[in-house]
Amino acid sequence: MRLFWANGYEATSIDDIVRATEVGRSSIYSSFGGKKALFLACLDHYSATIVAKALAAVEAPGADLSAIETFFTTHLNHMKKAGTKQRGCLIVNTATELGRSDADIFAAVTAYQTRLRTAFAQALKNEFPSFKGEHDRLADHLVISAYGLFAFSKSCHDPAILRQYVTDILDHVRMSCPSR
Amino acid sequence: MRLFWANGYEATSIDDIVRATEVGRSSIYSSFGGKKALFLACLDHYSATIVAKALAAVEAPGADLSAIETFFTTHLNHMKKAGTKQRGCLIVNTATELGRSDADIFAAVTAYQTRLRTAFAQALKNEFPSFKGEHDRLADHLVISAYGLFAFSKSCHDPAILRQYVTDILDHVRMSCPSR
DNA sequence: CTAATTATGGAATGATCGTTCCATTAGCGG
DNA sequence: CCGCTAATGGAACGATCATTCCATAATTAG
Repeated sequence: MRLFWANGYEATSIDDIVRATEVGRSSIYSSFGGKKALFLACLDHYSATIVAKALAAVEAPGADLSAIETFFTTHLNHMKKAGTKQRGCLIVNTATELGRSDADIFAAVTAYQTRLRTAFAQALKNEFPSFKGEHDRLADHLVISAYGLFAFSKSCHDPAILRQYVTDILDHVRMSCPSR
Repeated sequence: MRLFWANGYEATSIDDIVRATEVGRSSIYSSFGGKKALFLACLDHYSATIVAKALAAVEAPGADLSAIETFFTTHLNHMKKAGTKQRGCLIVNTATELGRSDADIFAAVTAYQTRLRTAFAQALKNEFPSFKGEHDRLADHLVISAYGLFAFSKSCHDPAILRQYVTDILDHVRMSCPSR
């Protein structure tokens, strides 16, 4: 998964994976069937581990705006730890690299988008119960902002700029709330 | 250029280009030297044509916030015309696909980032002369937002969501201005 | 018109791609 | 200990990758 995450789908070969994992080609093909199936399994595993951890607070019952902040700052911390070798987000990388060129992969990307938007929208409903009808719009805004943060961080890992951007996003959400 | 734009660097082969352009392999190699050099030439050409056109209003003397709005809506119109075959932005695609893996390509991506930020910052200075010291911060915000819009549009081309996002961004900029 | 130079089409090259195949090994119930 | 099934390492496959080479065509100079 790390190889796909760091280098993308096309640039990662089965040989690379064999060399990196100490597991034979035969085992990979008998277990997964092929490169695309292996990649889809990596997307699933990424969603079940990395995304699940980053979204844990947002998907918890009663999550509020601070949970959304945690989602963004979680990735800021990952980026700070990664230094100059930024991987961004596997699914955002996949979305930009492959787009709609493969139906199965596109479905996985769409599922991620939906998961993000749904979680954000629920947290916004908890935080701003009276802000009727605008939760979905703001959730979409947050999803696209997350895409921007992940895409941008692959070519610029200045922590100050990224942190400022997260602060701005959250300010924007609070400003969009009618209670202030 | 269109092939790199639509399919990315790794997924585009010289044979693809030969087939699509009706020009021989020999001519490509004698004119450019190799795939990477050709790709760098495409990035330059993209910057000189597509980016120049999209940024024309922003880079014009006396550009204001409406010029920035034109930049975003220009790409919204391109996306609407492209239908289901979204290419996004060649340079944002390159940034997410290749990151820092190649120094020359990374330099071209960085140059694009700087061009965007500089143009945005100047337009913000024209629009909000009294908004001292915050132009650069807001310009960075706009750059990352543009990345988000381009990256997201490769997997979702719902015009309503994208247009709403652009509206939100511009509202956020106006809200960040101290004069209101 | 001819000779020298340049541009180009297309075959050939070695490397690497994803995938398959098979001989061998390991695990295990009897 | 034996026979069977499942797992695996590694060679081999055709396809395709970027690149090079060369013979020919086009262009230009004298």
